[in-house]
Amino acid sequence: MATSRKQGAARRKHLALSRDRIVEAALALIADEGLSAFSTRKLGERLGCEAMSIYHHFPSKQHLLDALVEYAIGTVDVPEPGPDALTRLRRSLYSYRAMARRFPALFPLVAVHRLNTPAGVRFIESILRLIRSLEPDPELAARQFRVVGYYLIGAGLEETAGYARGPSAAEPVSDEFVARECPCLIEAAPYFQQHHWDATFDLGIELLIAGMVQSGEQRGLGRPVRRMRERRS
Amino acid sequence: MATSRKQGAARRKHLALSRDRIVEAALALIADEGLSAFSTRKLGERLGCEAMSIYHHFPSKQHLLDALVEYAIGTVDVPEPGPDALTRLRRSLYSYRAMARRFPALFPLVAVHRLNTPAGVRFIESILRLIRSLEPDPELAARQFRVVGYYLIGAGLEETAGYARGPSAAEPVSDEFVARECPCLIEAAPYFQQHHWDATFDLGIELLIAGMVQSGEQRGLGRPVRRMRERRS
DNA sequence: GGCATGGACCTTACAACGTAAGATTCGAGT
DNA sequence: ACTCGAATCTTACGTTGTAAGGTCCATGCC
Repeated sequence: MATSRKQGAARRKHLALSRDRIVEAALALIADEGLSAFSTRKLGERLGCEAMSIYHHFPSKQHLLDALVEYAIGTVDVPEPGPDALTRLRRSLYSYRAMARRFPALFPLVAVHRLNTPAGVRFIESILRLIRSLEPDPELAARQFRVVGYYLIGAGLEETAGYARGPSAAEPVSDEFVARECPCLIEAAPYFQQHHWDATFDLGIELLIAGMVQSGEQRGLGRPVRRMRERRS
Repeated sequence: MATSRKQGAARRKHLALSRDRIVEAALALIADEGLSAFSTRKLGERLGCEAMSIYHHFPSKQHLLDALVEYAIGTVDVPEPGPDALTRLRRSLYSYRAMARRFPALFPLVAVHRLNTPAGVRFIESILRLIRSLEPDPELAARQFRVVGYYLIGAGLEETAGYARGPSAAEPVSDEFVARECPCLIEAAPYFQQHHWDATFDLGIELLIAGMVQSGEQRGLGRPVRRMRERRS
């Protein structure tokens, strides 16, 4: 019976283990202590079980990490195809970035992970479909997709693990050296602060999207443009 | 005397240890077996010494990894300021990518590493100077720099550790599912192959550079341009 | 009822890791 | 001859992923 089973499990420690509960705890552990501090033993501690018990639900740590990446990717909004593809595309790219910021400690793993999982291919396919509806040439569309992907991955990484967060050099250059030799860096540094990240990300997105729209127009597929209000094809 | 010292060291094993020799061997080990297989013991084996001997030259593994990153960054060409900043900029960006491809197994580390080291700030300063010479507004120039950086990091990561190289999902989706549900992915897949990477990287660089040039022209700082004639807002 | 079954969890053990602490070796300076 | 200090080695500890096997207990069958 369900209740007695649950009681039995509860008597042991807290709740019964399950893939969902493990994933949840793993995400929390990584968020709290970082990817490098993530270990099966610490996870077991958090779950009130022994490390090896996790292996009953996931055949290896790698499988568990895969599940975490899959979960994170699954939180990215997948746009339906439809009118105003440009707006949908923009929203999707922002949604991906929002995922990176939702899982900052996990994102470095997401960034280098092949997305050949259900949520992964769903996401890829939907973005490709949007780009393809804006760019009829399959080759160019594929390239544009990858270029946008490069940008998303780089932006996500820099915002989550890069500047001011990644491993600093053990012996960094002195501030005086920078002040003396790097006027451009000094001048630019204020704009590298976190409250400028939104505007910076937006600039890149708009550069890329403008370029994509334009390459269509060049082939006479669009009309003179005031803002972005139209779709094509 | 130098010779007798060298002899003494040579008698012990091969050559004397030194920071340079350790860095060289570490790069080779990482190139051969990957970042995850890199350990002080394996490195010692390669150097003909015990693992702990390395710690006399580098206070920790992290310091050694920093030195590797610094070395890699140091192989990126640093452009002089001068005329034809656009060409110089383009060349520098390609030089960064070439570094990523020269150290594919190391690059994931480079990507998330703060560049507050001598070679790092030198590289940053030189790129900033080029962009700044093209874009007089310091805020916009700083943003453009970061956007270009995002792209470089993402492109480098995808080409070295991403698609077809990073950790594949332990339980990938089936080919039939992709074939059935992902027509756009099927259509685009051929262009994701390695021999398309050059053209893809180039597309992204040109999109970004075109956008940067354009924003200057908008303020009447450039001349009419053959491509990229349109602007918005 | 008793009893076998199998899922869920635990215990133990091992090899590999980074590195702290201390011992050792050996050329160089006095 | 003696000391000294840099370079290297030895040993040891705590942590990691996980293989192998044991234990507990709800369930299904007799």
